[in-house]
Amino acid sequence: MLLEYKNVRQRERQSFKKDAIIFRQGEIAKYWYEVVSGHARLCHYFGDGRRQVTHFPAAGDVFGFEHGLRQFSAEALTDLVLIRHEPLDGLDSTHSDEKQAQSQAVQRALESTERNLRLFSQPNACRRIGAFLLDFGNHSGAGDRIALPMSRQDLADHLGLTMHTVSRSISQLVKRGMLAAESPTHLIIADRPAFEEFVGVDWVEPDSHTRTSA
Amino acid sequence: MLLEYKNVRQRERQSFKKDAIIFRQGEIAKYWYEVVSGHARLCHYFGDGRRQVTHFPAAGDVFGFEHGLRQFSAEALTDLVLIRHEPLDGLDSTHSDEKQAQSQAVQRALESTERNLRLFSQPNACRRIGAFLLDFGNHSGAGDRIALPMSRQDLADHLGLTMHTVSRSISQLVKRGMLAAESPTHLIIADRPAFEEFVGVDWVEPDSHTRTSA
DNA sequence: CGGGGACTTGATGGTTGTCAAGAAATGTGG
DNA sequence: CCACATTTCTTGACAACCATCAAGTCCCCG
Repeated sequence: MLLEYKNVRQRERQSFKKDAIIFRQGEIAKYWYEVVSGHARLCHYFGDGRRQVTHFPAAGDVFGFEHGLRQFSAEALTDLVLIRHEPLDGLDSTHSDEKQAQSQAVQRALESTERNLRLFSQPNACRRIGAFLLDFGNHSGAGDRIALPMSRQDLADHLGLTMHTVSRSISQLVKRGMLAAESPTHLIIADRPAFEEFVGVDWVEPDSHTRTSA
Repeated sequence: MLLEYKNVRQRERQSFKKDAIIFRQGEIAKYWYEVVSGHARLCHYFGDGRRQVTHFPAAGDVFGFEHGLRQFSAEALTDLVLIRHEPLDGLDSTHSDEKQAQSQAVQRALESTERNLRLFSQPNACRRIGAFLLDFGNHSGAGDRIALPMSRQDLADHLGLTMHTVSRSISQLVKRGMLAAESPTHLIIADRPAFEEFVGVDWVEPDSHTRTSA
């Protein structure tokens, strides 16, 4: 059937090994991506060697909507499975359901980026890292256990800090009893109320429309 | 004609006086907006009184795409004219051109937010403010003259700094000869090459697809 | 067991926030 | 149009925070 053939052409499943490059900053943008499993890392590289990690997309997240040239590189933080989507830009009315899906995907990406921005209103490193960890933990949905697939340097480049400050801040959160460190890559929220109080719960109502609370 | 009637219903021009509220954080989101003239200010308010200014939309910019509750307030920074759009979410194929326009608008909003995020990779206050001023100046297209409709506090809440640091940093940029201060609200780029060098030109290729360079 | 990378921690200096005061700009009423 | 009040902006002094430099520890992997 013709429709199915077209669908196959438009959505392709792809696998990447840890540290593989999905696309590079500066390339011509051809597709957008949806994470099936694993974690990716989106980085903007500056001329002077600095790097801004803009996002750590996880299962369900989408990225790569720019027109023209890629503004950032996408890299596999862990082994990774993606669905690659062809953008649907035309005015014709074919695949209107796919277009609908794409439009909603861009919107989700926008909301996610805006949440990211809010991290930077945290007045100091501890709160900023705390806010990130809380959000990341909630997003990965493993209760009070937070598995960090990224390095301290990745965190630093995401939060506008140094590796050292990230490390020190996590240590301090542990010392203050809000977190417990199972290993460098596995943290546990030891006192959730205090932790949430510390970073300042401020959501108007977090994603009430996307969350299908059982 | 029915179609025209519907179009009238879907796009409405609205005017706001300086400091008027367009919508408030926490309200149910009904429309998205496009700036015709003037400047708006988008702020997320935190429970503890902090405020994050996420964007200063100018003519041509779009905002307010969230589903569910407003995650931020929109305020008129100056006298302001907007076009209010009704979101088109359905799967039916009516108004497919409008849907197309909306989809592209969300995408522009996303790219703009991502550019914003990159300001925070600037390692110090001077560069961060410099990068903002350069971008804001380019965007308003008045050559080397930068008119700032927002207060120092607005800038501070946008850049994650204090009013004092913003003021000091601008003074320093003036002292170093990159900027000249005509008045607190009107700056002039006195040495553009040095200024661009200072903030670090890093774009892969800034908006080549949206810019119709004469 | 030994090597290398990632992470943590200490010491120090630079940058920014805080507190405070003064200067400039804006608005108001006479 | 000027005098005055109010707000905004600027600047100084000091303390807190973070980046830098450096060393040491842990962990992974050969």
